[in-house]
Amino acid sequence: MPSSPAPAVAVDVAELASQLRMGVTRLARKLRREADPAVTPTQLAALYTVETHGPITAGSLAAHEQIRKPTATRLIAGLAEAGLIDRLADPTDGRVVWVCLTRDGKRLLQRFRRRGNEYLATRINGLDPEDLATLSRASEILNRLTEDGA
Amino acid sequence: MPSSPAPAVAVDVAELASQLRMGVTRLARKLRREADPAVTPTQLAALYTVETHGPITAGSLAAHEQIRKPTATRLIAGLAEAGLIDRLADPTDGRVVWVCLTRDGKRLLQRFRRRGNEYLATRINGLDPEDLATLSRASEILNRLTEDGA
DNA sequence: TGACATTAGTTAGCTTCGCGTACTATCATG
DNA sequence: CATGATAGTACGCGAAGCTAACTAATGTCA
Repeated sequence: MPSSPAPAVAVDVAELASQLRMGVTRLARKLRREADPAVTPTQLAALYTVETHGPITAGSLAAHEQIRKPTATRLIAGLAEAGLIDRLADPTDGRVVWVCLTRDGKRLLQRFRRRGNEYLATRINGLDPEDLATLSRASEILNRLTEDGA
Repeated sequence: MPSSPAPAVAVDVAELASQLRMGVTRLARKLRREADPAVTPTQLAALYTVETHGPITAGSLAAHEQIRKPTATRLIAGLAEAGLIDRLADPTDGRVVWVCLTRDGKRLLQRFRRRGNEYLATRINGLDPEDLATLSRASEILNRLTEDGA
């Protein structure tokens, strides 16, 4: 019965952590290898963040992506060079840099969302509905886990 | 009812792929940052593979870990230098190298499995049982997804 | 048996993407 | 206006992937 609901059995947290770490580590590796050469997973995640959090400062982007500011600087530089984002100076505070999507950036995100031709979508498509539902809930948990503090 | 079973609603595969990619990318990043300095996530995953697949050749390890052979060579060199694995020459085929855990390697894995003090376990511990169950099933799917072919 | 292909692993060098430290420029405040 | 805080950048390092090219060992077969 694959759709087994909440278990009476307690989950072994340490074992789960090991399994999850291995799965995540390997999948991340795979994603990086299989990535569209035009845009890496890291860049893509950043683009999504810029999309959903509107114009955003470099520091704020770093916070959302859980990376350090120097890393954000370089990431932003790469995306700007690729013409996917724009950097705008703040008119009232000369220190801050606002980042927003360019037309090309938006187009790229839509393309990625629309065509399911990327590695992961293809791979996922072979799963049965139960597994899809599980992954869906799991990715929500993952994002919650990584998004909020610490 | 959080333990909702199989959904009547079809999952949007492309959207799921995006979400999952983001979650996995970010979590992998976090894991790498938070890792026990003694052993990186990559090394840990390799150790688990060596543990479960007995003595294993370098090439076979590469296949399991989904990395290229040169990467495996370096990974193995690092683990051997740390005293966690041994390299043994094959008596009948002078080309192959067999890799197996040392006593220290086994001990390290047990330590990791036993103490739930690592970042991920701690983080996970705050979740409710439903979420744990979901993650448990999801990590199984992830490992299946990354383990078998391509 | 000797030439050639195949296979296992390594070496060398490149790239991406994290980090920390140290710096500049700007702003806020006494 | 001096001093401190804040936003972003420059620079250099290290981990961990990759490809290409190599060596050594094995297998094949005319």
